[in-house]
Amino acid sequence: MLRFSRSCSRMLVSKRLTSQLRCVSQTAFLRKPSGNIDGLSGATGREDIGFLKSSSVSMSPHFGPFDHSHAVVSAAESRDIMNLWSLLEACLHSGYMERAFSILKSLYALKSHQAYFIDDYNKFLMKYAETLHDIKDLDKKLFHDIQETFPACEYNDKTLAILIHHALKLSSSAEAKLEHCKIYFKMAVSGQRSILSNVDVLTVPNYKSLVHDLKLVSLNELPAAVRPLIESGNIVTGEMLSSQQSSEINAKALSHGEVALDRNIEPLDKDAKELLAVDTIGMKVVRHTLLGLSFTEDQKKQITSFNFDTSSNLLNFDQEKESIDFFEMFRNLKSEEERRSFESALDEFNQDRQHQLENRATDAAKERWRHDFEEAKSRGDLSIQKKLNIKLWEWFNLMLPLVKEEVRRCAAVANKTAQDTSLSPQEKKQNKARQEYGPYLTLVDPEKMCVITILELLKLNSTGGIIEGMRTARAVISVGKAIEMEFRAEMLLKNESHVFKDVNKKSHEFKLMVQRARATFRSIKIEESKVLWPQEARAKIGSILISMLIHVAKVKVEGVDPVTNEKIKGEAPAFSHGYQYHNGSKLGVLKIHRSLIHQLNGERLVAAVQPQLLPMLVKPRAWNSWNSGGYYYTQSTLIRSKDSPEQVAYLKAVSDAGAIDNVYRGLNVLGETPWTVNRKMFNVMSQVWNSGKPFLDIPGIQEKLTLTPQPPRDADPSVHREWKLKNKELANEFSGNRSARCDANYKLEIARAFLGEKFYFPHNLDFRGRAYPLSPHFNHLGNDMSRGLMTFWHGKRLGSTGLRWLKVHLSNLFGFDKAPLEDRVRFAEDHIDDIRDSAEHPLDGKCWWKEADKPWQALATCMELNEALKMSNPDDFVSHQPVHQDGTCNGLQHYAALGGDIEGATQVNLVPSDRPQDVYSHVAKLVVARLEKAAANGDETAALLKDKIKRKVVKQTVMTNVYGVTYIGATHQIDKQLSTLFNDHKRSYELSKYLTKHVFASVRELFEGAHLIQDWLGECAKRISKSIRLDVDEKTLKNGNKPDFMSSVIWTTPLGLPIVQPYRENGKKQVATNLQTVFISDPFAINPINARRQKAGFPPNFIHSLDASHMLLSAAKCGEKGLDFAAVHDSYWTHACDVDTMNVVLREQFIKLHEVDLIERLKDEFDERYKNYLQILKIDKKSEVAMKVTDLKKKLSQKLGRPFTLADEIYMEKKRIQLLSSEDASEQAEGANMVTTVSLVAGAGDISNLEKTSDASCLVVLAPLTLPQIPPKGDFDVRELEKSKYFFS
Amino acid sequence: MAIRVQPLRDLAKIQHYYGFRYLLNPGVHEKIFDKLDLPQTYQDTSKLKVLDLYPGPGQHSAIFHNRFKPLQHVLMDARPDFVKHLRGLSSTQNDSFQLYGKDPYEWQSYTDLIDVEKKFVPSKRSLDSIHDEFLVLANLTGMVGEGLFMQWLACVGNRNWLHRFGRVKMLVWVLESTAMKILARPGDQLRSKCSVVADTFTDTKLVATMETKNLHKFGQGVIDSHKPVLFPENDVWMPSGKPISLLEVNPSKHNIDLDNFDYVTKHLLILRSTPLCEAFESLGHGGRDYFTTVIKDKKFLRKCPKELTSSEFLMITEAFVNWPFKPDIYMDFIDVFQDND
DNA sequence: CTTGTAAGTATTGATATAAGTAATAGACAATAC
DNA sequence: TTATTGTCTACCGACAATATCAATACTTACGAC
Repeated sequence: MLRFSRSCSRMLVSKRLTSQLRCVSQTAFLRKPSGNIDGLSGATGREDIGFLKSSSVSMSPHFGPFDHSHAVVSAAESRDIMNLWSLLEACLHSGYMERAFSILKSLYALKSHQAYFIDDYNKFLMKYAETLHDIKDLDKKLFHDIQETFPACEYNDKTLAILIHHALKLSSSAEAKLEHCKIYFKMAVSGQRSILSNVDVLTVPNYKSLVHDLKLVSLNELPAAVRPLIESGNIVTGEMLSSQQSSEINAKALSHGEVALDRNIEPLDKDAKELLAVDTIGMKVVRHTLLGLSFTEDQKKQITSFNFDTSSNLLNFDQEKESIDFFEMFRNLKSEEERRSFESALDEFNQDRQHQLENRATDAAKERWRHDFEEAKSRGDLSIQKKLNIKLWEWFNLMLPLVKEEVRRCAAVANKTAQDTSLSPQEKKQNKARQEYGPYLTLVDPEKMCVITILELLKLNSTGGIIEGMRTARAVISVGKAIEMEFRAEMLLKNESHVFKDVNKKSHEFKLMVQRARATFRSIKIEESKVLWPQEARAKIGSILISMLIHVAKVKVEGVDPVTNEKIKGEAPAFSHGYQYHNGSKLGVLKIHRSLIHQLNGERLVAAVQPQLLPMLVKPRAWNSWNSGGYYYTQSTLIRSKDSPEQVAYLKAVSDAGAIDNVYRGLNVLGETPWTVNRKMFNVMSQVWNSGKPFLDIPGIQEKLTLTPQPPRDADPSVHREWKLKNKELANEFSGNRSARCDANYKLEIARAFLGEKFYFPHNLDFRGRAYPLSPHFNHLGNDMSRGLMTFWHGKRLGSTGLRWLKVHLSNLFGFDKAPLEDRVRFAEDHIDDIRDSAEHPLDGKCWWKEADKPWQALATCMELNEALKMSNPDDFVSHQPVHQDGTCNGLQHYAALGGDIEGATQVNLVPSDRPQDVYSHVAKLVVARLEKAAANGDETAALLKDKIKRKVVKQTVMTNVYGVTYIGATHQIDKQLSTLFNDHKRSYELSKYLTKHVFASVRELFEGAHLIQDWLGECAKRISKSIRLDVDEKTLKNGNKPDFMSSVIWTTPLGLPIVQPYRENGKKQVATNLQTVFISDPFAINPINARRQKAGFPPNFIHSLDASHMLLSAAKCGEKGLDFAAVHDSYWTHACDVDTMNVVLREQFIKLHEVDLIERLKDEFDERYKNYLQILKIDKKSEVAMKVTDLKKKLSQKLGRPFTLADEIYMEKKRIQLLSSEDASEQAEGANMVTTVSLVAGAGDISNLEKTSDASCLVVLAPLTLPQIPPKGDFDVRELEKSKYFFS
Repeated sequence: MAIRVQPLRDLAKIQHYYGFRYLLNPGVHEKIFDKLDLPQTYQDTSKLKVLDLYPGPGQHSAIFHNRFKPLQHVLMDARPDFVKHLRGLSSTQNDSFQLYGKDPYEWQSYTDLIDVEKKFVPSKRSLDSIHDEFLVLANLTGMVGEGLFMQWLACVGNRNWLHRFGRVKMLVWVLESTAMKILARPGDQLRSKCSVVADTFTDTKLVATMETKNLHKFGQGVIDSHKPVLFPENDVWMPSGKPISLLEVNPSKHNIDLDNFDYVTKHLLILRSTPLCEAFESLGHGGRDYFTTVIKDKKFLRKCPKELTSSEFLMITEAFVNWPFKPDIYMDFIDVFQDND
C-alpha cells in the first residue's frame, strides 16, 4: 500500500511545464502519483467460512499491530496521530486554519503516517477552500503546499474532487469551469470515475452541472446512488420519473389507495396513562420525537390512503395527545400484498423519524423546558415535574452566557487575539489550558452543550455507589462523550445538507431516491471518520461545562438552625463537588442536593437515555466494515474494543481484506428482525408499576433512606462497627432498589415510546464475538421484564407444531424444562384453566403465572396461548411470540464436542436420547455417590451432607466451572447455598470447603476430556503470555533481565474474527481537569500484559468465541431460510412454527463448526503466529546444552566487558532472525552461521526432559516457544448430534 | 519474684515474628523507663494494673514488670509462637504476671477479659487527670498496626474501649512512619488527619526511636523537644524491616463530638494545600458561602488546611455543626458494588 | 554564530489517604536478601 | 541469585482514586565570546 515517492526528473519536468502553463492551473502539473499496490490477495479456494482467509491476513508477514505498514505503529506514535487527527478535525471545524495547518505539519512529520497524510490534507483543503473567492488561489495554495511544504505527499482523486467542486462553485463563466474541470479530470489518479465517487465532496448540483451543462461526464460514470438524481432533469422539476425504480414506487403508492380496512383502528393514546412516579423529561423528549414529527404532505397522503384518520392528529409539540398504533394497523391488514405495501410505506416514513430521533433529541429537551416555563408563567399550575423543568430552563439560561463567554475566550486564544502581556499569571495559565481544550469546546452549539450537560448530570444521579450524586470522573467523561457524539451527528448532518442543499425534493418518489443517495453518502462518511477524541479532551471539556453548571445551578433549600431551632430558607448550589474515601482512596464526587433529589421523585431521572442509542425505527445500516453499521448518524464499531488498539488493528486488517463477511451476515440478520411492544403486557406492567408496590422483581417505591439511630458514643467499638455495617447494608438495599426501579422505569418508558412501532435492534460484538444489541436498557437481552415486553413484529401462523412449541415454551418458562417434550406439552395442557385465568385476569385472578421461573414471559405466553386456543382452529392463530430454544450448558456442549467425551456429551444432550439430560442433577448425583462412599468409610462430614445435595447447590459451581472458577470461589458459591441450611457461619463454610472438593472432582470425572482441553488452553495461554516477542521496540528490553511480556493470546474464530485478549496491566494516569484530576487509562498505551488474566480468561473466551460463531452461523442460515431470528448467546429465538426448522439449523451448524478439529487448528494457528517467539525455561545446569549456553554467555560477557543480560540475548537472537529472513543470500548465510543462546537451545531438539522446576541446579535459558501436546480426544463423533432433539430445547 | 529477662540471641530463636519488630536490648529499655518517669503518674505502682498488648517476646514486659512490680500485668497475645514462649515466661512466675491468649485485635477479647471473665478489671477514674492505676503497653509494629492505632485514637475521642475507664496512658510501639504521621505539626509535609486527631484528643510524645537517617523527617522540633531515646537497628529484632518508635499517649480532657470533627478534618485535609475559602466548598453544598460568612478573619481564610492547628479545626467544626444546611455526615460513604446471583 | 549556564517550566513518579481483618488455601508474581 | 511476602481468587456485557510535592526532563533567556 505504499506509494512510490516521486522521481527527481519528473519533478523537473513538471516544474518546467508549470512555468508555461501556470496561467490556467498551477496544480495541473503536479506529479501524478504512481499506482498503488493493492491489498493482500485472497486466500486459497477450498470452502472457508472465514477462518482461513482471516487468519492468513492477520498472520501475513506484512501485518502486525506493532508494524509500520499499518496505521497503528508504535504506541507513542499512534497516539500522536490520533490526538493530532482529532485536534485537526476540531480546528478545521472551528475555523482555526492557522493552527490546523501547523497540525498538518506535525502529522506530515510522522513517518509512519505518510501514506495516509493526503487524507488529512484533503480535509484541510476542503475547509480552506471555503474561505476563498477565486479558484486560482486554491490552485496556488495546493501547488505550494504539495511542492514545498509537503514534498513527499501526493494528491489523490479526492483532492481533485475538491478542486472540481470549487471550480464549479467559484468560476464565473461556463468556459472557466470547463477549462478547470477538464484539467482536473486529466490529473485523475485512478480515473474519472474515482474522482466522481467522492459523493461527500461533490454535491448533487455539481454532478448535474458536470453531466448536463459541461457535458464532461456521462451519466453512467456517476456513482449509482447519485445517478437517479441527475437523470432526466429530476432536479428541475422533481416530478418526472424515469427509472424503473420510481415507477415501481409509483405503483405501490397507487396501490395504497386500494387498501381498505374492514375495521376502524382506534388511534391510541400513548399519554393517556401517565406512568406514576415516572419522571419523563427524557422519554417525553423521545416521544415527541417519535410522535411530534409532522408528516410531509406526501406522507400524509400516504397514510390517509390507508383510511386512517390522521388528518386531525398531525402531531406536534403542544398537541401530544394521540398517535397511531402501526402494529395494530399492520396486524389487521388482510392480504400479504397489503401488508407489504403498508410496511414499505411505514419504512419510508420511519426513515425520517429515525433521522429526527438520532438528531433532534437535545433540542427537544430544551424546548420542553421552555414550554413548561412559559406555560407556568401564563398559567401557574405547577406539577412537580413541571417545576423541575422550569428549574432546568432557568439553569439553562444562566449557564448559556457563561458557556458562550468561554467559547469566545477559547476562540480568542486560538486566534491569538488575546494579548498575553497584560494578563496575570493565572490567566495565562487558563489561556494555556484553553489552547488545549478550546478547539473541542467550540464545535457544538453552546445551547446544546448546556442541555447535554444538564441532562447527563441528572441521568447520572445515584450511580457509582454514591447515594445522592455520582463520581466526578464518570460525569466529566460522560459529558465529554455526549458532546462528542452530538458533534459527530451534527457534522454528518451538516455535510449531508451541504451535499444535498440545492436538491428540490418536492415529490415523494424523488425523495426516496434522495434518501437512498444519502444513505450511501453517510456510509462513506461514517467509515471515514476514524477519529475519536482523546479521553483527556473529553474529560477536560466535560469538567469545564460541569463547573459552569455547578456555578449557576441553585436550588431552594430549607433547614433548621441548630442554634435557634428556627426554620430557615435559603438557596444552595444544586451540585457540589467534593470527595469521599473508599478504602483509604479518595474518590471525586459530584453530589446532588437533596431537595433536587426529592424533585426527581426519588427516581433516577429518565432524562437522557442516549437518544442516539434507542431501538431503531428502520433496519439498521448493514455491517460492511469494522466501523460501519448500525445507527445512521452514530458511529459504532463492530466490536466493543476495550481500549485496546491491538484489537482494532487486527479487526481492521481482516475487515479491509473482506475476510469476515460471514460475521456481518449473521449480525445483519439479528439486526433485521423487527420487533414491537407487547401492548397487553405493557398495560399489565404499567398497572403494577403505578401501584408503586413491590411486585415480582420490581421493588416498591422507597421515598428516602433512613439510617438506624446511632449508638451512644461510649458504646463499645464493636457496636459502632455493627452500626456502620448496618447502615451500609441499608444504603445498599436502598440504592439497589432504586436502581432496579429506575431500570424498570427506563424499560417501561422506552417501551411506551415505542408502543405500536416497528423497531429493530442494531447489534454489536464483544471482543470474543458474542453479539449484543447496541441500545441499552430495553432490549431482548434484558431481564424477564424486558423480554416479556417485546414480541416479534411479524406474525406467523402457528400450525400444529407451532402450537405444540408454544406449549413447550410455556412449560420451559415455568422451569419445567428437564422433561421430555411430550411431558412439557402436557404440563401446559394440564394448566389450560390456569392459562386462561392468567391471560384474562393477570392481576385479579389466581396469578398462576407468577409462579413461573420467568413470570413475565410466562404471562405473555399465556396470553398468546389463550388467544390461540380461543380460536376454532388454534393452528390458524397468527403468533408473534418468540419461542426460545436454549442450549443445555452451552459451554459444556462445546467442550464436550472438542474433547470428545462420550459421557459428557450425553449429559449435555449432544447424543440422541428420549429424554433430556440435566447436567446439574447428574453432577449432584455423582457428588452424593461420593459422599455416600465417604460416609460409609466413617466420614462424618460426608454423612451430614449426603442428603443435603440438591441440584441447586451444585448448579452455579458446575456452570462457573467452565469459566475457570477457583477452589476458593466455588467454596463461596456453595457456602451461599449451604449457609441457608446451617446457622453457624463457620461450620457452613467448613462444610462448603469439603463439599467443593467433591463437586470439583465429580465435574472433572464427568468431563475428563473437556478438562484436559481446558488445561491445555490454559497452559497455552500461560506460555504465550510469558513469551518474548522479537519484533517490539528495543526499549522495552532495556531493563536487563526482566523484559516485559508483551504478547497477548490471539486467535481466529471459525468465522474469521480475530480475537485479541485485551488483558494488560492497568495503564491509568492522572489527568488534570477543571474540577479535579481524574484517573483515566490511555487507550493508546501498550502496557505489559497481565498473564494471570490472559491465562484465566482464555479457556472461557475461546469457548465463547465458538458459541458466538455458532450463533452467527445459525443466524445467517435462519435468515436465509426466512425465519425471524434473535439470540441471547446460547438461547435462540424464533416463531413457534419455525422452531423445528431452527433446531435443524442449529444442529447442522454445530456439526459444521465442530467437524474440523478446532483444537488442532488452534494449535497450528498458534504455532504459526508465535513462531520465533521465545520462552524462558529452566533446564538442568549440567546438561550438555546448558553447558554450551553457559560457555557462550561467558565468552560474550568477556567481549562486552559486562554481564551478558537477557536483553542482550534477545537482541542477538533478533539479529539472527533478521538475517535469516533477509532476501540477501549472504546475509542469510551469515544468519545461519550465527550462534546464539537460542540457536543452541533450539539445536538441542527436545529439551522438555531437561526442564527443572525450582531446583537450585538449573539454568535459565531462552528457547523457542513451544506449546504442549494436544490432549487425546475422546471417541464422541459430533455427527451423532444430528438426531439429538434435546440439543437445544 | 522477677521475671527472667532473656537476651536478644535467645529471643531470636522464636520462629515467627509475624511481621512485628521489637526492641530487645534491656539497657535501652531501662533508659526509656528512666526517661518516662512513670512514678510521677503512678505514685503507687503496687496498685497499677497493666494491659500489655502484643507483648511478643516479652522482654519489654519483663523489664517493666521487674522494675515497677505492678498489681496485675496481663499480657494479651494470641500468636502461637509468642504464646508458647510467653506461657513459659509467665507460668513459673508470680501470679500477677499473666498471659491472656486472645487476639488483641478483636474488641471482643477486651469485653471478655474485663466484663465477662472479669479477669482484669480496672478502676474508673475521673477525667481530671491521667488514670493512675491503669496503663496500656502495646506493640503495633505489624502490618495493620497503624490502622489499629488510629482506631484506638478514635476510642480515646469517643471514650470507649479501654478509655471508658478514664484517661489511660498508653505506651505504644509503632512504625517510625506512623510516629511521624502522628507527630506532624501544622504546616508539616506529613500533616494529616491522624495528627490532628492525636493533637486534639491526646498529648503524645516520642519516647524513643530507632536511629535512622530519616530523623529529620519528624515534624518541626519534635526531636528537639521530645528528646527521644535513640537506639541502633541492631537492638531490634527482626533484623530487617521498617524502623520503629515508641510513643507515649496521654489522653487529654475534652468533650468533642468526634463524628462532626472527623467529617470536617477528613474533607478539609483532602485539599491540604488549598486556601480554606476554596476548600470549604468541598464540605457540602454552599460551604464556601456559609463559612466565609461565619468566619470573618480574611487572613485565616487564606490559610490552608495543612497549616491549621487542632483548635482551629475545632472552631471550624463548631461552625459546621451550626450550619443549617449542613450535609448528612453519615451518608459520607460509598455504596460498594453489590453482586447479584 | 555558537554555545554555556541559569533559571524557569512541564512532566513524571512517589507517597499518603482511611481505619476492622468475616473466611478460607494455593498458585503465582513481586520484592527483598 | 534464592526465600519470603504479598496478591488474588469466574467469563462477558461494565462504567474509572486523587492531591501534593519532589525530582527529573526540557525549554528559554540571556550573556559572553
